[in-house]
Amino acid sequence: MNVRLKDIARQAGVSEATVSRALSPSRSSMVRAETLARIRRIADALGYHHNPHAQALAIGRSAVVSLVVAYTEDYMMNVKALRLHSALLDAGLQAQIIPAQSLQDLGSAEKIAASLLLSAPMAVAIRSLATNWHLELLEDLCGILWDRGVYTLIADHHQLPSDAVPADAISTDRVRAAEAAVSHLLKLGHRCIGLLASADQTFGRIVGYRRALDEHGISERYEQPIDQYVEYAPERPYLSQAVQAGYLAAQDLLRRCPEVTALFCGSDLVAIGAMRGLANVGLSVPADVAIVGFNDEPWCSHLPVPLTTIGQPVEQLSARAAEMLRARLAGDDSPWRRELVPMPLIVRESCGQGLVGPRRWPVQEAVESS
Amino acid sequence: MNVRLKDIARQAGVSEATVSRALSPSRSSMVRAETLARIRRIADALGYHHNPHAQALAIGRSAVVSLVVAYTEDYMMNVKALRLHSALLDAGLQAQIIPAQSLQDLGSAEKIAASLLLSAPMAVAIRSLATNWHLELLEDLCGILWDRGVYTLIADHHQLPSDAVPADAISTDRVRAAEAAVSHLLKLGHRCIGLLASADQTFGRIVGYRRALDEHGISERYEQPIDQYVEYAPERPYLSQAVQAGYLAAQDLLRRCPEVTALFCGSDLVAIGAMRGLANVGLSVPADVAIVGFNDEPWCSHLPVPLTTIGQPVEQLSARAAEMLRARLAGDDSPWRRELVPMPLIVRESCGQGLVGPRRWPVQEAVESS
DNA sequence: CTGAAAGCGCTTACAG
DNA sequence: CTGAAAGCGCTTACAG
Repeated sequence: MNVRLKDIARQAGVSEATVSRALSPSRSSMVRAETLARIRRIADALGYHHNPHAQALAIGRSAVVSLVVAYTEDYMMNVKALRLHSALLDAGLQAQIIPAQSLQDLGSAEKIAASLLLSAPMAVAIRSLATNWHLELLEDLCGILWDRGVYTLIADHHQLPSDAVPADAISTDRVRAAEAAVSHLLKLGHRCIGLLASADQTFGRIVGYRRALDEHGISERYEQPIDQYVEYAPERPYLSQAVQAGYLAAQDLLRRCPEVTALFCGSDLVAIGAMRGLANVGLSVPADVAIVGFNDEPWCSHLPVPLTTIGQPVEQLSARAAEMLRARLAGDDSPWRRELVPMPLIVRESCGQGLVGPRRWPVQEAVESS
Repeated sequence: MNVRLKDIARQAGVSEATVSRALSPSRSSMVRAETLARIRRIADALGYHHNPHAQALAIGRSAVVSLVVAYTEDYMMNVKALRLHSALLDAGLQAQIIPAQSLQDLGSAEKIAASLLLSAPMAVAIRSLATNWHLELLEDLCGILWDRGVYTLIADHHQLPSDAVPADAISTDRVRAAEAAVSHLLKLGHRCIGLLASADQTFGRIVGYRRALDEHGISERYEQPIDQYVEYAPERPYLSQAVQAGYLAAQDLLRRCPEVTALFCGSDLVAIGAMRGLANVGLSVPADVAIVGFNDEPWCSHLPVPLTTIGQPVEQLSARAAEMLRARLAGDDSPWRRELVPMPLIVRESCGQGLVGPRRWPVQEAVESS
């Protein structure tokens, strides 16, 4: 059997209560220095470990933060989840990961909460759930958890929850980022700017895109939803789907609207697909068409034409999220926070030096290819 | 406060013990049907949930399986981890993920065990830890956990533990796979076969490579360790590193040994890098050089020259691992298992129809490029 | 600064 | 089939 407080108490000739105090970081100051040292020495010698269940039962909560993450096979999603986990560790919190997938099928917020509470977390951090987790479900979940005494943080969801929801929330500023991307193209002289975005990117990409056009007094829009080209079947990786979607969507759009001279793509994968698609109809980047991506995946700067894109401030978001969590657990009871982290526009070469005139080459017939 | 057994007992007019039995899947048969129904109805009405800490304290262990996974940003690693998690759920087990990274820094097996036991898992499944977790560390860990009453399963580690280690283990048969890949090339007539592998792939790739050559009575070897080109700095993704490594290694090897007509690559990423590298010195695939990859990543079949490679039997391995775990928890006390899952050779076009003669083109000077 | 005692919510022989 | 009671290992007012 494992060593218990009682065993240490007996050897040290003190009560269990004293040992409990001595071995608790926050209450060890109540114990006389000499006694403290003796107890610690004996605990070490015996190889003592707290029994987390007994501790949690007595205190009323466990010491662990559950990190609910949407683990798709998508590169960016994975990186973000890993970074947030690291940040929690850095903040001195013990964290375990619950893949959202395992909760998704449960359906109701009530059932999801029940499942989460099975591991009796001290707090729950939710990292950008799959897009089919609607905001209302998430909001309900926060309410239920809060009622059961568990604090929730929503990190990097595509929408911030309403102010009334009892949870902190932090996300990247997708709208501003999209606005900056399109503004960048407008400043380079482009007037007919295509948008290749999927439905789950609606909130950020499309709103920002429209906002930038509105600001510049441009009304015509060239939006190409790529959903029709994408199947998010779980056994197929997001990667190849997105590339293929961009490949087809870019060609469709340029064929339909040959006046388009620039593309803002919902992701870098879509962007490289679009580049291939453009090449397939005889258009080159950036001479004929300028391209902006989204995410700044690591290979973006290594492309034949390095990609101008929007960066993901993963470190900042993770660090801030962890700090909010830590503060709440330490007793911070200020009003619920709603924070947005700016996303940088990273200018490389895929937008060239600016639009210098009408496109030199007409859109060719697509070559047979995949 | 939450609903407790006591609350239900009072409303139902029975003792806590009866409620406890009624609400336990395995002991509910001890309760009279009528009483059972009444208790269940009341529990539902009150929204009762077991307190996992109290339960775990009373029973002596919790109901959750900790899944320790090496979460690198590598695609294959991520996929494998996700699949194993799903398989555990499918086997009716509640599983939480502990990123190995959070344990890695602890150093000693004793400390890692202590940290793992903090969440007092019912069992621990370890999925191919990072390569710097030496087998001995892993073996020690299993021993400590076992002594503390926790069963361990080692899934997909590159080496199986020794028979004495108190744990089950299942891995893919990397050695056989490498042997099959090289045999395939030998059968196609190749005699000078290069190997591009990194140190952490040593166990499988190199052993299998040598074994195939030995079987065919060929002694000369062309091994190119790619480690020198790869830096596994945690903030850089494995992806771009591996491609670049293959790019450089292939050129180096062909320059040094121009008689080489085939390459067996440690991963598909290395393989596509190698393809680019070969193109850079004027060699084409498969006409001049045949290539075999490893992993069968989803884009392999979409390359200009679809890649012949080794497939990862992720589903089989995950399902079998989950089944072993489930059986052990159900009381299976047969001898510790050591299982290997075969990996399929997937023949596409990167090895052509066979070697038809000496290479048509000499190796050119490398073009300036990256 | 320390101890005796009650309590956290559940399970499980034991006795009926 | 059911209940009274002890116990899992820890914490925390309360009293000294």
